[in-house]
Amino acid sequence: MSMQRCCPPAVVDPTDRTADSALFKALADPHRLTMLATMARAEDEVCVCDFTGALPLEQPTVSHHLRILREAGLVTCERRGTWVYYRLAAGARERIDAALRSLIPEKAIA
Amino acid sequence: MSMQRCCPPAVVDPTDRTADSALFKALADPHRLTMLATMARAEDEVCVCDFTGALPLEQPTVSHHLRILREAGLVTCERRGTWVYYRLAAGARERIDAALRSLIPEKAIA
DNA sequence: CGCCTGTATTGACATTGGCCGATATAGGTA
DNA sequence: TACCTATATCGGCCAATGTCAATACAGGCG
Repeated sequence: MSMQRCCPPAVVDPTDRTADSALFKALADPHRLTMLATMARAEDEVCVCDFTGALPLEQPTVSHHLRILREAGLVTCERRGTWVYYRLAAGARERIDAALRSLIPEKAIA
Repeated sequence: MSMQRCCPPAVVDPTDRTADSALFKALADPHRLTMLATMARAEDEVCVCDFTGALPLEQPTVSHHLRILREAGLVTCERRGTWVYYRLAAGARERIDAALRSLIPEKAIA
């Protein structure tokens, strides 16, 4: 006899997930997560100098990670005098949350 | 006069975020997101052959991505005969959600 | 203006990661 | 046993990423 078919053929989700994967990619580094967690907990904005002081990274590397977070739209920055201050972008959390819900929808109560 | 200090020195969050960044790293690829989304929407498990059939990837590459999801603890697999079936791991969504909440806690109503 | 400090950018390097072809393994059929 | 199919692993290639030293840029101070 022929072998049984493997399965009721499942439909592979056709949604393009490129944008969401880019968002998660920005979160895929421990130092960037530390920066985000710091901003999320700060009363207000966080000065770049705080990161360069506290992280085991050279200043250009800190700047590099901040740029990635900026380009992902997760943080915004403002220069005041010599210093640059970063803060969580409005709706950053919601944006990640939306990507997650779109990926794995919450089920109706099981 | 000396320049004003940049800021009330912010406290950089000391939590180790390595584990969470590894979780997000597993999500940082569009094909892996497609696989997860498919499993999340499938009635039941999904056969590997469905992915190799529908994705623009060779079979070894599909296997590679599934391994990454497996090692991240996001999916589990079971072999039945010739075929291997993957499904979302129990609590996968909750684990991602917990990482997100730990990263950016929901604020009390602003 | 020149000097100093904080941040961003550039360029190089090592590591990681996605991808494939070739091969190995698992399990069914004969 | 031998053979066939589905999946996993191996090895190599190339692109992307994290890191740093060197340099550029911006702004305050004298």
